Amino acid sequence: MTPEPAFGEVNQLGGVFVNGRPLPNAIRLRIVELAQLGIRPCDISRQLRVSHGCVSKILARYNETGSILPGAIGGSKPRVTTPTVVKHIRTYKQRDPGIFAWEIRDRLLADGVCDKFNLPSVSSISRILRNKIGNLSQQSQYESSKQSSHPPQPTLPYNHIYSYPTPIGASGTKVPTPPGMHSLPGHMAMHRIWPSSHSVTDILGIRSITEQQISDSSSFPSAKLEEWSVINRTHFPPSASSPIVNGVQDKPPHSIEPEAKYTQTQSGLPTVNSYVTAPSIPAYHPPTPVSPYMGYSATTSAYVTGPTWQPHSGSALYHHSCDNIAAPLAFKGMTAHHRDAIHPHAHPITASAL
DNA sequence: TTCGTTACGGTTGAC
DNA sequence: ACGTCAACCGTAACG
Repeated sequence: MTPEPAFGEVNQLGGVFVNGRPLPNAIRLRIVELAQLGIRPCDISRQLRVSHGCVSKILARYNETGSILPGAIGGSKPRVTTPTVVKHIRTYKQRDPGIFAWEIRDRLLADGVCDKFNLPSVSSISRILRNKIGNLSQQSQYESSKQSSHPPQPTLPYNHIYSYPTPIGASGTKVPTPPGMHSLPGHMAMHRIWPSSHSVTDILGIRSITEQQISDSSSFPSAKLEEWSVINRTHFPPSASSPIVNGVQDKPPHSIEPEAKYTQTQSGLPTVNSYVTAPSIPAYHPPTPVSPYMGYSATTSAYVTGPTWQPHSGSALYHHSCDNIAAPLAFKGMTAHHRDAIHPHAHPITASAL
């Protein structure tokens, strides 16, 4: 039972990381912030003790997608049981409750819903009937209750990643933000959207506006890093008129290229290319015999990582650092332009949290 | 020196 | 319940 890596590993720069897991959003955000301020990636790398490759990657992604969030880890694309297929199967079943799986299979083919390459096997269809459709009478009940929970989201997103237990109650109500916590900028929204995702709300990034949680850095190396992020739709009301996250949101990087260039890309990080030296950057503290618990020294970042991981270090300092991490406070000192660039759609409430 | 790229070892979660 | 697979991760090293 101590599945979680107690501390993570220490990289060459003395920074702590957990192999295979994303950096905390706080650090990701900080990387973008510093870049926005014109600090060179190499300096950011040293200051935050994150490998330059990682800094490069995060900045590149930010430039490309407008999101600082990591991609969705795990899961797999639906191979044959796409939403469309499921929908058709459901229809067939509704029309003829006694229909056999093999008959459904034939119909899928006959109706052109599937071709011979993506035609689900009989067993797959059976599984769909069992798991996704089940008792049709219960289905409708399920549907209605589900819709009441997530009105704007008719379907559960495929691979609803990063949706570990969140403060969003089943009713969609937002759990009160813990004291001292701020919402995360909209661009931190994350969710997996396969190219095949058909949900408009997914596309708009409405679903997963996330928010830095207290647990964010405190539980860094915990088994569930994603828990850092929680949805906070209150601050980003789903609305077609409020393009939450640049209208981009986390498409898998690969799917991005050929697509429209997101406007955010243009304004997103214009200053990154105009590097300046960063005299204001606090001297780099050598990794020294730092235990994996080095912390990003307070000066610029005020981040305390690692060891702060000690469960519930719960000190005032800790929480304070969380504040800085999570959010708008991080924009302190930034010009409106900077702020907009990093968080183009900051909601007034978020801003007022300052 | 800086930074883009990639192999690597790792985690995750749908199937 | 478990294994497979394919997605992602950050680091380290190369150029």
